[in-house]
Amino acid sequence: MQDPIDTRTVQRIRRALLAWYAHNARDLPWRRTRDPYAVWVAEILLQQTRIDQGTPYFERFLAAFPTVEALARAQEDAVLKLWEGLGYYARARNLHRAARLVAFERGGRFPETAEAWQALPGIGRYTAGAIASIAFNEAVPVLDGNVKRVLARVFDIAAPIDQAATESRLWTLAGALVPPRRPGDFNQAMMELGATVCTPKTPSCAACPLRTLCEAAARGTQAERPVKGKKPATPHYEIVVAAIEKNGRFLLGKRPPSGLLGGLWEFPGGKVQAREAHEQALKREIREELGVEIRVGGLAAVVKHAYSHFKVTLNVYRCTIESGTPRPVAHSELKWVSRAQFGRYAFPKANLKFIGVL
DNA sequence: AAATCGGGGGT
DNA sequence: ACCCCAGATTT
Repeated sequence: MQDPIDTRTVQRIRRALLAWYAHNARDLPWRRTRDPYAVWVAEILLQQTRIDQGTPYFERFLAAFPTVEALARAQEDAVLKLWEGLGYYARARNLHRAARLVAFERGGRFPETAEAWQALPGIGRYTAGAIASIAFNEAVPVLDGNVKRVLARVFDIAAPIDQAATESRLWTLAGALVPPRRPGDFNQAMMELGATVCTPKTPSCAACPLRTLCEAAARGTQAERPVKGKKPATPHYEIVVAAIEKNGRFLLGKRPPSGLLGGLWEFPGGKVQAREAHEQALKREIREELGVEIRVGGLAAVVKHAYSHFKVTLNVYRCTIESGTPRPVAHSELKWVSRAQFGRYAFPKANLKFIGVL
């Protein structure tokens, strides 16, 4: 079964952590409110995202869409434009979908329990627990990367934390620790500790409020915790991209509504196959994707970019159409756009890297 | 359980 | 070059 935690240890952890948090909590914008909508936006936007990277997006997002109704009324293109450069764009699409659900089918009433929050798209167990504990004072746990690391060290857990059985055990531990009184502060304190003290490398154990009851620190195993499984090597792809120009406009395609970079606008192109020349690859891709024949001109840019599970090199060529009228085959929509209008479209980061030289 | 889904910063 | 980040969803 689960390790029974002795209630005295639970009390000590709660007290030490809450006292530490009272003096060490960073002043973050979403901590100045308990508006469920603001907390919700922050939690979605911070999934797999560092505070420093997400904070400016939070400010811009709330300025543009101050309420769930405002977000619900927005066009998806406008939402994606605000998410541009942040990655994991399904977060933005799901947030927008969920906002419309709340505004239009729930009469603007937010869920009030973690279980009800988790029924919304894009909200899993972590996010539901975070919103419910912070904005509704429900005594439910959170388990993010920070909390996993803290628990793996405090309880010196040697099992790989990415295994389902270990994760389940960690949820149980986290649940046993959340206090009934200030669950939101406690959950944020756990994450804050992981982010600022109990860091992945060279943790600041000397400054840790849990130092005296940390089993890893006692055994000197903190550098070996948490244990994680190895990740597969990421492949690399050679990509050819067509900057097709006509009368001062470029041909852009809107990517399909789901999947990689779903809903974003891009310059068309595709993978170079084995033993295939760039020019042939580009002509073939554009024939397949747009149904037109092109003339391939000079190389405009070479850009390297890393995604979550593969890497690419983009070779961008200036092109013109030789015959045919472009039709959206691989895209949901095509559009001729002038340089001056590029700013209106949400592009993948890899496209932003070369867009300036066109 | 494994794969998919971005991008940036630290080491 | 590899790891990690206030994870969720699909296969």
